[in-house]
Amino acid sequence: MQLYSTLSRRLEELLTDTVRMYVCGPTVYDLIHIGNARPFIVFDALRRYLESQGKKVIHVQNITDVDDKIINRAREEGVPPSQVAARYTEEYFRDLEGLGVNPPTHSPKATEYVPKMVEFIEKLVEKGHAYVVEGDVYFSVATFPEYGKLSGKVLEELEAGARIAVDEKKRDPLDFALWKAGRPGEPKWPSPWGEGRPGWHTECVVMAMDILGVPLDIHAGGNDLIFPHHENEIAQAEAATGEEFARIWLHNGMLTVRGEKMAKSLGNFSYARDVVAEYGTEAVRYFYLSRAYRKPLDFSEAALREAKRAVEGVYGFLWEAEALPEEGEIPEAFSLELSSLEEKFHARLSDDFDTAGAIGALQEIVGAAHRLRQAGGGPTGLRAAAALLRRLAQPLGLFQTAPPQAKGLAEELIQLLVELRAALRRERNFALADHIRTRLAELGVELRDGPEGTIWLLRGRNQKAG
RNA sequence: GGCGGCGUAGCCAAGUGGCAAGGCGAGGGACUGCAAAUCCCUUAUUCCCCGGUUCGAAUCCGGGCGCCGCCUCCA
Repeated sequence: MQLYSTLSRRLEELLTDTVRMYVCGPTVYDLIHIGNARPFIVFDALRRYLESQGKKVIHVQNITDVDDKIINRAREEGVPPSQVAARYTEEYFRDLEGLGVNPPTHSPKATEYVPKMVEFIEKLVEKGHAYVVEGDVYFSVATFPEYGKLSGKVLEELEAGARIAVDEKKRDPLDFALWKAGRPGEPKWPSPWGEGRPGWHTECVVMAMDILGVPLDIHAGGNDLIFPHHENEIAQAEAATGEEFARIWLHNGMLTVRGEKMAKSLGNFSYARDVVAEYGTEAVRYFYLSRAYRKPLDFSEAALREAKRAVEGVYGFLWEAEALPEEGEIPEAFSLELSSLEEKFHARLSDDFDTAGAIGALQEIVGAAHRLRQAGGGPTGLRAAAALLRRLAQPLGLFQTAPPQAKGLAEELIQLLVELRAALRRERNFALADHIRTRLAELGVELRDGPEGTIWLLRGRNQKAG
């Protein structure tokens, strides 16, 4: 398995049997939008794929539950910040479930790590990498010569940029806060520098090192976090330990809307749960996984509708094939074709987790199976194709839904209508026969007439989340 | 301005040195009572443009053009 690392700017082999992976999680001040969901979906799929390949993955994804935005939201609502954080933490897990994302192995909260963050900051102060000013603690970028190695930025040019707000407490405009002195009405914790709260960037480092140890095998997040967030993480972590912080840095591309990044501040966003409710979990996953994770991806209704149709097409094959009896042999040539497609699927994923190429291979399985049937191939071959497709797609969280079943009376009534329609067709009463077909379709029962008679499938309703 | 990335058919999108995956859509044909589903054919002699390297380039190199992200909180 090779993955493109932002740090080395090339493909890196993932060597270890146990993969310790850290993914930047949400700040819980509001519901996540569909763009926020991209890393959650993609890196969860990566995790599951690695697991399916026999690796053990420890997936840590933090929850930032102390932050300016949470405090602001709490102020607006007139409730304590902890209440805002608790509420949106719960909603975050609910959204993950709706997106078909497995919960991470560990979901540490920043507020549970404050004492360890204090310890960590003390170490940086002792080593001369951080300094204290009026209860604030800042990291001194000048003491870390490799600063900029992740983002490719050069210190002098950054300083020349001068877009950074001038804070006269800092020795250098690029220095960043490790600890912020407490202000009235804000959450605070005790520290050697007085009461306060941890600054940005520190929680990820402390939680990752505490749970996973260094170096991490994988550190992942959106590419908008490369600078300054991940750059600052590297600076702190490596200044404190003197060791490499993470081997492979993965960054997903942004979700855009008409070419512009989806962002709360731009107002061009949709809540993840609303999109899931409209198009279904699998259409959303298919939409994301149909595009290389590092590239930008444009969100639109048309794109989601297309994904949904593509998913329905695959299920149309799966559900029909699985209803067939075991009968006949799998033709040798077909068996070979399936093997080669399976190989292609793995080859694509092994090359920087090319889910789009891998999905192409899955679609080719469907096409190959249809051609087999057209050529009069036995049901066993079709069932084998369906089984392979399901097995391969499992780590991607796609195509695992069982055919919806009509139970008991409903099943018998559908069967009765199908028989009734067959009789009407024999009598050439097509008007009434077609009426039955149309009405059943409206109820989600799709009829497929074939040489051996009519089969029916239940459609649609199960493809929504929940 | 600096750093990073992108530009492949009507649309979406893989592929990154050896005949251009896949999906959606469109047109024609087969099947059907008509449809749906499915199959076959057609929809990129060509991969933003211009040069170069090579027996051979969408893929490598040089130079343009266009778009986006980061440089401030941001998945």
